[in-house]
Amino acid sequence: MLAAVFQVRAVGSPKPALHVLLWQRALKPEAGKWALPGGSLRHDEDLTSSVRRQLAEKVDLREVAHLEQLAVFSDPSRVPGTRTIASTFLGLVPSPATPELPPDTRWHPVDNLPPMAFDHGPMVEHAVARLVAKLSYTNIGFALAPTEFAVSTLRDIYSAALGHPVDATNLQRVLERRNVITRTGTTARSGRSGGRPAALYRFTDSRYRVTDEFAALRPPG
Amino acid sequence: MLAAVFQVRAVGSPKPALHVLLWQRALKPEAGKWALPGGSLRHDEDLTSSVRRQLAEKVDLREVAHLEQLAVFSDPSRVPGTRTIASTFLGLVPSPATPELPPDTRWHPVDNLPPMAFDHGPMVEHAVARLVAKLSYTNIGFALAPTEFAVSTLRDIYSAALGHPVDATNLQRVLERRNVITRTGTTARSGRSGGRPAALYRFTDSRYRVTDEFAALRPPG
DNA sequence: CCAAAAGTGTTAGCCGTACACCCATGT
DNA sequence: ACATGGGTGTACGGCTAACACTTTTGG
Repeated sequence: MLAAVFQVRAVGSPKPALHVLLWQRALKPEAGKWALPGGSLRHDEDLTSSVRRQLAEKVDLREVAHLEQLAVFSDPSRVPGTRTIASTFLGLVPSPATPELPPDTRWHPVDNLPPMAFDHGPMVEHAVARLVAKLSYTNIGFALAPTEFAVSTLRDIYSAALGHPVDATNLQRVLERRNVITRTGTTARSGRSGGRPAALYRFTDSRYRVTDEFAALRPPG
Repeated sequence: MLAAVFQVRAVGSPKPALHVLLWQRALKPEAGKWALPGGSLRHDEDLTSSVRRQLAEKVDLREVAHLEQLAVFSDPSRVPGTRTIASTFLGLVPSPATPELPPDTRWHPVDNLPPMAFDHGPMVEHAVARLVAKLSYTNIGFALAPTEFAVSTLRDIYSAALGHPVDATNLQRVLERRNVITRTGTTARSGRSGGRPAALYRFTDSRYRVTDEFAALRPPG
């Protein structure tokens, strides 16, 4: 049971970036290396409940806005000692939140990961790939964004998560047409350096939803 | 460890349809109901090897052209008795193959499933959904089609798997532009009732490949 | 008045569907 | 010849990226 929990951090700073939550191992094997948070499954819980419970020790549970299954890693020699199977999860934390962290735990930018324990490096890559894909055809962005936001803020978040520049103009139109985001009617205040005040939006649903099911080969009609 | 193995059967008959491989339980609990093939993991194998081994008892291994992980089902009460976690897989068998089956095992059309044991019904639905999605943006069709085929044959296969009519003209163009299929240069013989002989194609790769990664929000350039 | 930030309008290209039309073969 | 199935060409609409232009604020 391992979770790759992501957050876009430093929104507003010159370069907001996608970060993943890691803790540093104190004991052998792989002492000093960084690992994904997780733990063992109990007899009376399913996988998702178990991950939620494990994560409660690292971040405030209410901050984890989305959690979904990824792949199972089952190579018999993936960790030394007793045979262990790891079921991995993708977790997302909205941007402005700053949960308290235990001393051995830190956010790390995904494009500059520290030495990783066992097979946790590939696990993070796999999770990022899934996140990038789902940003395109689902409303999963709600779990990375504040409840209310300007389009330019959302652009920063998408841009950091996707790893490439995003045009705010087009992002707004795409997400509005798909009914993923909705205007609240209110506007934000201008910054110190002036500029037109931004209209505020929120995600229409705060539940996971597939928005653009058919990329190709869609049914006739 | 459970596998949902699919094949498009009765190609050439009026209505080719997507079928899934099931076996009928002889013992309690759920005696008489139909279940997905599978078994338990050994200490020295990973999940994929284990599924391959289990399937070897049901179908000729060489016939399974594609195998991939799906979700894990972990509800503590999903089966009575000892707590069991099921990791599910998607398997595909090419169309013309007719593997020998044990007496308790049969192909069932997915749109008319028999009474299913435990939570195996939702598992099949989940697997079908994944198959449908991947037919659009990957070359996964290679695992359902013969090595050489006419476009109209491929249309029948896609149509059965997707569950809706597919235009042969457009299927050809889409898959050719993405370089998923290639002309062999040879042609099939005409049927008894005449008609122009069909050009034969094959899949360019017989390994799984993502062909249309970005449905939307693609990087600039 | 000017700079900065947000929002709008317009264009252009790609992609996939729909459909009409042409081609090759058997009876 | 004609029916049958295969293949090509074209038009249309939807979608998104790119970018110039207008609007609204603070200094």
